[in-house]
Amino acid sequence: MRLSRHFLPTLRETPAGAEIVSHQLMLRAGLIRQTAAGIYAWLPLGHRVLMRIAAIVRREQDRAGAIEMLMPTIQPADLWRQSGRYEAYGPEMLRFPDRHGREMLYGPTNEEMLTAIFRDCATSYRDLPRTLYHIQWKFRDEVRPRFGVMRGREFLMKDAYSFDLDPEGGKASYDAQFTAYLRTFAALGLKAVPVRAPSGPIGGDLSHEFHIIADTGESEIFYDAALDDVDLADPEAPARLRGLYAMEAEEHARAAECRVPPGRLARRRGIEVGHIFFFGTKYSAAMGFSVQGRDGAPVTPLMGSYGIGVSRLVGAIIEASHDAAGIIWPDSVAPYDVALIDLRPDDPDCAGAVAALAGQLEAAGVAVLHDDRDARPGEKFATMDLIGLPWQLIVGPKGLAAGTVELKRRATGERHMLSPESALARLTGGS
RNA sequence: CGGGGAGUGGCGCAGCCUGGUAGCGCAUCUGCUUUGGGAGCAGAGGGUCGCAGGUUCGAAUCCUGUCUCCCCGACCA
Repeated sequence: MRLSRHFLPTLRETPAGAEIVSHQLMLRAGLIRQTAAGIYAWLPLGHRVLMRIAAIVRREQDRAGAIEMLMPTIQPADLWRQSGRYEAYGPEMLRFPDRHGREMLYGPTNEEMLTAIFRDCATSYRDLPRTLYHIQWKFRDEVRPRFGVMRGREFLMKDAYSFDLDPEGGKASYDAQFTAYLRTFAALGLKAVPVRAPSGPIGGDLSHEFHIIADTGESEIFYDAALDDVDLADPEAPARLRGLYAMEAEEHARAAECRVPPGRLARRRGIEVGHIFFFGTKYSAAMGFSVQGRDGAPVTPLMGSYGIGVSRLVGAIIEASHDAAGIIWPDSVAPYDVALIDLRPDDPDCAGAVAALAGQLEAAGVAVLHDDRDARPGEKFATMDLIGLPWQLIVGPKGLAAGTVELKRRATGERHMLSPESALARLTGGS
């Protein structure tokens, strides 16, 4: 993609009103544009990141056996009357009538809708267990939206719902999501700490929040510092993590005993990027959902729900990965893999060499953002550092005369002068 | 929802107190020079000063109302 034909409105100055670094950088790097309090348009670069994150979330959900679907954003109020939440939910729910005067709402979550859909289709124990999910926009009319996409009113969320016949099955579904979450956040280049959260009437070890450690996080968490040493890639990680003390602040205050050895209790700020819980028959019972069991008797399915804040993750990743010059995208979510910087597009030799490199990279499946603008080198470097693509491939007349191009790693600043062939080989995974 | 702040070219701001027909930096356009870390010179375009009333010969400026946005707190996947 040529930058001269792209839509990438970057800002040199920090916009007024953006307080935290992720919000500032998202605006400056041309990822988002605000349209109302807590509501954002995703510009091309931001949209690419959002879609890559969603793809990783989807991959791990599929791997965990969850089945993707897509439910609407708009729901009828009657659905929520069945569970009793229409009155209980409060002003966070955006309600409005349609032209016929029917009461509608913009969904803040989908327990009711999916329970109703699944209830009307599942009739036998053979239809269970199932975990279904979708990735869809939600709306919660927050009293005070802030921090850009970190606490927006409209946000993209992956929400999964499990249906099981018995507590053991429910626990297994919960554990599958727990593991999927660890894999998801690791694939995103993040260290996410699972902490026990208030789990409501069911109690037990059945609600966890997943937090990215960051000083700007809105939550406070307490955990055994030994947790920092757990290798998330280890298959044993879920079991190890759940054996260690880790609590969301409210739960920590309530804990009867804190069995963390002295000096090992870490107290940190966290950004909540995921929340899972098991709530048994809360919705299935309220909404009259049962299936026929093996013995012919009705069984009320046990449910859990599992959320990941996809749009919030964009901000969380930036909070966790940036420097003074701008964003540093993890390879897995970067909007493009390589910034191809043509220092002298007006020089035919230079432009020719760059066009050839762009073609070869794209042919190899590498996403390239080719800066062919008629601008000075300093501006190009600054732009690319700001938007944070993992690699910068810098081509200028001086290097070309010596048969070299420069390859720079954004995260470390490490630079190598290479022949174009070896630069290509590095970027396309060759030797 | 309590408390505070702000709406003036695309962005960041000044002007308001003490009314007199709108300015600065960046960005944009044209030309020339420049070209490995956000260039220089010369010229140019772009704003019903959030909106609605009012006071006045005259309102960005004073008064009233209203809308929106931001910050702190409470609340919250």
